[in-house]
Amino acid sequence: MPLSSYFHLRDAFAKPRISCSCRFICNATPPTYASFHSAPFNQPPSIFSSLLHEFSNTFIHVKSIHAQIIKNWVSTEHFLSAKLIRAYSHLGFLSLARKVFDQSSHLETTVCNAMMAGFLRNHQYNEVPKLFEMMGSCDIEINSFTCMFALKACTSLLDSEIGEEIVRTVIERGFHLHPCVGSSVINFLIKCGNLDDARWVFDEMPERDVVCWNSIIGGYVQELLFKEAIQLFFEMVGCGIRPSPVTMSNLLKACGRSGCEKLGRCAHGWVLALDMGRDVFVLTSLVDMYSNLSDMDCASLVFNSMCSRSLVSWNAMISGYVQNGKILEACALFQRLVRSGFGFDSGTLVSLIRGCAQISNLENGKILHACIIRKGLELNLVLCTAIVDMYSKCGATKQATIAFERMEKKNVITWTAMLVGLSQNGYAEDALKLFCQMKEENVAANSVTLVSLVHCCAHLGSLKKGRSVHTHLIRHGYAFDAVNISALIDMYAKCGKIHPAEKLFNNGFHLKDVVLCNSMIMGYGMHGHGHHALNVYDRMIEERLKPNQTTFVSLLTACSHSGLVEEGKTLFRCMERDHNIKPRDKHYACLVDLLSRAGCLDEADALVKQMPFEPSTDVLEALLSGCRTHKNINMGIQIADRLISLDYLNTGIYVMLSNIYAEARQWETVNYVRGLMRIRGLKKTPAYSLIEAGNQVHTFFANDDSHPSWADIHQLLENLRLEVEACGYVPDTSCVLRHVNESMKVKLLWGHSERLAIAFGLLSTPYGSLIRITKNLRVCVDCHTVTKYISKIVKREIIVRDANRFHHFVNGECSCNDYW
DNA sequence: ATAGGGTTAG
Repeated sequence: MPLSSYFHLRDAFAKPRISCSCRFICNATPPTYASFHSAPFNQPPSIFSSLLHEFSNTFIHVKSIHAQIIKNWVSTEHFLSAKLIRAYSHLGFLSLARKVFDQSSHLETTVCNAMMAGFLRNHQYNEVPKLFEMMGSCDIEINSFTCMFALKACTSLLDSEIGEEIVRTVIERGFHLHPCVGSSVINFLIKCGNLDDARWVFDEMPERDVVCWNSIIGGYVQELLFKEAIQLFFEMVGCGIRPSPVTMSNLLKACGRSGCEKLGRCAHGWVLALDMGRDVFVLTSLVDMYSNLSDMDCASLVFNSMCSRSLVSWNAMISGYVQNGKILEACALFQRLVRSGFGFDSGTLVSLIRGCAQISNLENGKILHACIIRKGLELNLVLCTAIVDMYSKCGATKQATIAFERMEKKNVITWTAMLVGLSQNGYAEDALKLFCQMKEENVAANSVTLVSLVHCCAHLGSLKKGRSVHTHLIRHGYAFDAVNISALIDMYAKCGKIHPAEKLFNNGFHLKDVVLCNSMIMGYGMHGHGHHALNVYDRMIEERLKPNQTTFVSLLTACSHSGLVEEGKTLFRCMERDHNIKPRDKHYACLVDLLSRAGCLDEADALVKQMPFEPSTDVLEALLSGCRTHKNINMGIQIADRLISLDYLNTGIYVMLSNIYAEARQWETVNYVRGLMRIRGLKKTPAYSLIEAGNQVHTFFANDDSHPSWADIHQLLENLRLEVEACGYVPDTSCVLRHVNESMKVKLLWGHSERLAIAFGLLSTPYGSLIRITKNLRVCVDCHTVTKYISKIVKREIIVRDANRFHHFVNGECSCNDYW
């Protein structure tokens, strides 16, 4: 014990403070340090109480007072036990506090409360409910303090069962009317996601101080109900309550997240007026707010003017840069942080990982992953979820899966990250399987999970699963916002159901959301309803809804699928003139596609030549595809050459080029191109078709004999072939681009994946029902013709969605009369 | 005698 402490102690005895607790000492003979040590027996317990009050901040003092208490045989006094417990646990000596508690001969409310508070202070949350139950079974009275402490533990433990029981007791006995207990109840309810009841408690309270307001405002912020949070803030100020730094920090968060720029800047002024200009918490919230408002100049201004910063301040600034796509600035700041010797934590790493994900920098992402393993941070949920997300965004699905499987603990966000990763990397079926696994492990989905599932269903064309997700959304009361509705519109449209998509759109139009409109335009476009797509655009203009560049991509695609050449050209002209949107590469690609599909190859070629920037592979591919369709071999070869020089490893180009040569029957050149592909390690994307039957999605590749019902499928196709031939069908072998004899060509045609899927559909779905096929590439002319015949013979409606559009076959006719 | 609210990251 340092000497100075003795002096401190002696001074305290010499000049006792005039406080209630010291009055005993003042009235008694003035004690000295010596007298303290040789204190006589039979001191009144109140003296120890006062001593503990005065010297509870030094362990050695507490210990010697404790010794004196034992010597004086007064340890049975329960309020002394409580004081000792409190002193020991404040000093972090929980085991000593526990010892006092265990040795208390008479357990009573005060002692138990002190022990509970001790557990809380030392983060031993799971001890608290045990103690609470013990109090119940020993018939020890429970008061408002007991409830408050126990509730706080339940909030940390997310133990809703015991917590709710306590809340009931609190309300029965009216404890919640006290501001401290009330705000604890509010916090607990908010943590359980029960904002409505929290608000009820808040409204019940007769006396609400700033902390109560902070609790309820914080709840609204946490539930992302920013407008309501802001409104409550004004109500609070209206009640004459002065905002605390916590209030301002909540308000700033609400402004930043909801994009209320004006109010946010006002709030900055209030922070200064309220003299909080040096509060690290508040300033960090300001940095965060400006980052969320994408005003990085103001964010860095605040950050650089801070006279002291916490690690969270640094992290907020780094994450702000990442969020706003300024990865270089984020890295520079990280270096500054490391150089300043401040160190960094998992929060810093998360932002950096997110930065890598954003720019698909797998190399640095791996380094960060290694760093996490080396630092033993593998149990950090947020961090590992970010890693899974990073690998997915970099296209490294396998590594993402490994990282995901290695995680011991996972939550909804982890599962969702993996799900989104699979779905966006084209593993929609695996994503749906993962979702089943997630349900088995009783992890409840959130709306992000469900939206990503909707995308999977859309990708697979799985109407059944898509519908079940839709009903799930309705049944569990998820908010139908523009994001949800857009995803559902897209799903229904891709599953060939334009009417439900329309209904969703009409019900959601009041949201005035561009993305929502874009999905509908895209949906109409896919279905060949070009005029309907244009109508949506007209409605947008009427409602003064500003179209964005995606709107025009969707519109031009729609025109292209419906052959609306003039309309497409007009739209292209007006996008810059009327809406100040400069045509980007995508738009050129759409217009070139539109023109070249319509056979205006020269016009398309001229457009490519007068583009203000170098055409991308997308633009040239559109032109190339037109050359193939309209059999312009010379232009096709030229474009293909140019494409290969631009994108050496694009499989599609080689396939298209070899198809052009094949149609010109230049088999040697076909073989040459195929050889090139082989040398360059490129493989043709295998064609496959999907069909949903029962609760399963069945996949068929061309000439696929791996399906269990293969023999039946084969037999049915043979019968169908005889029937369609009897109806006058003649095979068009021009789309078999291999140099084999005619009968082999016919055989190959009957092995096309869509035919296998259709046959399986006929075998496995009830008579008269609709058959829905999804194909990854485009349907060939011959399959198109055959499907028309089949739809007539079997009297079944058949919808085939291919890479480009829908083909709706009814009674020998197709919605798109013209194949292309 | 004992009391409640806050900043970053998936």
